[in-house]
Amino acid sequence: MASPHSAKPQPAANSVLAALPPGTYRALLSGLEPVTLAFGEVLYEPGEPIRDVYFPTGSLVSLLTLVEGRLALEVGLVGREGMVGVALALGIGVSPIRALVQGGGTALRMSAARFRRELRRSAPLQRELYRYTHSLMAQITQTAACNRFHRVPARLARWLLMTRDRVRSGQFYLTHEFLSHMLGVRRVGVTEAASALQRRKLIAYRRGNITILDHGGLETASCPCYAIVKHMRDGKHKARSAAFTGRA
Amino acid sequence: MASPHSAKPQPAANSVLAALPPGTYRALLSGLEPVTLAFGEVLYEPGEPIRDVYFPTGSLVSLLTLVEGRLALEVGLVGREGMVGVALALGIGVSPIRALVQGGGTALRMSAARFRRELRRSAPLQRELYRYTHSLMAQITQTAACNRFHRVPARLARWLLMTRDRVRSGQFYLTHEFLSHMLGVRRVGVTEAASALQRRKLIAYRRGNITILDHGGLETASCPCYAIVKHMRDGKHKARSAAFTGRA
DNA sequence: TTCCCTCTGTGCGACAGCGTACATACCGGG
DNA sequence: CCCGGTATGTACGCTGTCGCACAGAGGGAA
Repeated sequence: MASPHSAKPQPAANSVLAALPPGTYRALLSGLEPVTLAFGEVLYEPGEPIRDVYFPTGSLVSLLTLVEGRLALEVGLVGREGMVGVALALGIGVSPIRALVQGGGTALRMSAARFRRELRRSAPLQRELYRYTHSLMAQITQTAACNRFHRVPARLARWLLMTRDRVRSGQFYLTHEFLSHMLGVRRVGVTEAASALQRRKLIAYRRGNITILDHGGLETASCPCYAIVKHMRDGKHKARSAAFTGRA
Repeated sequence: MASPHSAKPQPAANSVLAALPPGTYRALLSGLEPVTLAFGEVLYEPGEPIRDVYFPTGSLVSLLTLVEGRLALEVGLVGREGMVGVALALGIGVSPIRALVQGGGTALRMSAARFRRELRRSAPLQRELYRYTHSLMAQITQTAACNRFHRVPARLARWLLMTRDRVRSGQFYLTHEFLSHMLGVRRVGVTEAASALQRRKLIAYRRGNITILDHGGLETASCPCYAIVKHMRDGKHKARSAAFTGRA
């Protein structure tokens, strides 16, 4: 379970919060509790009420959809650039997905009740969250196509790069078994793809500890989805200012 | 292009609009222009600005994501239960997807500028749209998993049922070629799956005219995703009232 | 009626990923 | 130092889908 953590939150440790006007951010602070999320922890289960929302600062959370009970597939990945619990921002109190802590670390937590209150009050908070919701939708959409059209090795490469971007480190702990649930393939499929990447000196791993050796090479090996999603984030700032020529 | 249409809109022809309080709905009316969408018409192209939003009344619109320029994959299907252009409701002025008219017919159109103004003004409109946005996200998520895990015949059956629900008719025009773009498979793949369904007397088709003969049988042949998404819509009303115990 | 174009059906080799089973390598604890 | 559990590697036959190519079959226009 999430255990309290004593570190003072950096003002800009989470991008959504960092994008808020100072006043808005200060108003939120008293409702934000720094916590440490443990690897493997499940924040939401499909169909269960959302009790808290999380703004990852140094952690990484996978959004998984479950099929026929047992099969899992990742549709989204949330790090310091986003929030876990966007459903609540859309007025839905029940999670449609499983949220699984894929990289343990720090996050800021706010209760659902407090979050709803703050959201009602703050137009800038709404704006940021809706913007992030859109980017998450785009990510899910891209992932849907990716899962349909691209081969396992390319998808694995993409996934490692996405993880790297979010934890800001080229090293993390992930077993093939775990990865197989993310990509929706057999564990053996991951082993084969990962071996290939290792043979090409793009990554190295040993009992779950994966290191990215050649970022550029990995990017070449990955499907274009990686670049597309990354680009979308950049391009979105322009799109946003165009959309908000009038004040919101 | 969308041509003007003279029919007076029925007050409840679109579910999103129908769910609005009467006052809110009346305020919107002057901005809603009845139009007829033609089969094959493209409402949005990825990366292009959203000029108008659409509330289908008697039409059906596919949301497609494009991969590597040519490959297409449907991620969402919008009929009278939704709106085309939710990105705008999230403050994003540029469409991330292609919106293609898959079933010609009536819709209500509103300019992007007017829509933004109305949205800013009306909390009930916001609430309804965010609710729909969430349901669309859930649909996309489910589709992502479906495309990963389920076989073509089951996905075809699901797709036909979803179309049926939205046009409220067991007959529509769709060639195998068209369907192949929706499902992200070869045209031949659709032919094979459709032949099988026809042999089992679940559907009948002839040069693009598809008729659903045995709805129940088709539901059995389809993957569980159909029932899940349909159920979600029903279940969501409960979720919503739970989420809004305090006023929004 | 004839022609052409679109829509549908069939055949075939290739291959990615599946399910399963089993073998090896590493690591921490007793 | 050995033991057991976890992580990774390898093998093999099967099936769904792919890409391609070509063969009917219906229907509208001249």
